[in-house]
Amino acid sequence: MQEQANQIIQTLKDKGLRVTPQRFAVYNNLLSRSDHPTAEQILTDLNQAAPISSQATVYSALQALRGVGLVREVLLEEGVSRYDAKVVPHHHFRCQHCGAIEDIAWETFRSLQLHHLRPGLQVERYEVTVEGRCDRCQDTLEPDAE
Amino acid sequence: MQEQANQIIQTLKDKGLRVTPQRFAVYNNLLSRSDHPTAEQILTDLNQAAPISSQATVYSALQALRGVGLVREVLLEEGVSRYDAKVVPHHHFRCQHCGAIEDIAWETFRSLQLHHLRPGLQVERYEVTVEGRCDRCQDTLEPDAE
DNA sequence: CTTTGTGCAAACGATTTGCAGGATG
DNA sequence: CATCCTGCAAATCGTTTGCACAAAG
Repeated sequence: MQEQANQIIQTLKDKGLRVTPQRFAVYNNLLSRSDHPTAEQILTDLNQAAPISSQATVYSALQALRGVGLVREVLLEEGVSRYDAKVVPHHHFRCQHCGAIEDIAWETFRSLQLHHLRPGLQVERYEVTVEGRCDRCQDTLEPDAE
Repeated sequence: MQEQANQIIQTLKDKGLRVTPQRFAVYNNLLSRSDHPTAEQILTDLNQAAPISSQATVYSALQALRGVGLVREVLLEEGVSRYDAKVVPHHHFRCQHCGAIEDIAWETFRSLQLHHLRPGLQVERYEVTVEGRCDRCQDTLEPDAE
């Protein structure tokens, strides 16, 4: 509600971003979903009821948000970038059959033996990507989408 | 040498692929390097001395090789697909500064607690992506490329 | 008011596709 | 000699850019 809206506006201001209806809408949309949408999916969603934004603006908003660390890009399949407003470290699961993506809590893979890496590599971040089939696609006989 | 060439030809035949000079060249090129080149890099490399292949053919060869499991696609950055003829499971390190990619041996991260995943997810494969700085870029003051 | 964002359409870069001729098994 | 591949150019698709106008601080 109103409360949450103000919260978002404040966050944007704190990051030094100008608050525009489009930027607000993009960020708000990303915060409200956890399916890691593509730029196009966000655009469609925003303009569902009434035209809110153009695609160029969605892309520019995403870049701005990415620039200040409020949004992350997620690369899990060919050809498209997906976006995520959950910026705390976490892993991803991707269903090879339906393409659905879901988060895996960071604690799930505690204790990665990073010190077994060859010396010389300075680690900044890491992430595990798991692929397989989600519940919904479990008994489907059809082959994987890719 | 000749020995190795025959080996490659045999592998392609075994997988049911027709052996063409272009396909051979693409696969041979991928086998000879470990830097996970893009399609364009492969094309450039092949045609360096004399024209061997066109880009459409490189893409089609990559798809054919991917289809029979001899080559894997690696997604580590926006906008481009990279390819890898090392099909045994392994992880990747990517330097955020120079973009270099190198393999991390599978055994490096033994014991991922996959059973801590939520029930319902059927795991097919997984992979760790590590990002940071490689030795060469260690003392560079310049900011990361991305 | 000065700066930055928006929208449109054109521009781009990576990958795909249609098709005619050529090579493979 | 039937099938599949190659090369070329045109087509696609996601994303970016240039620019005139509008909105934010």
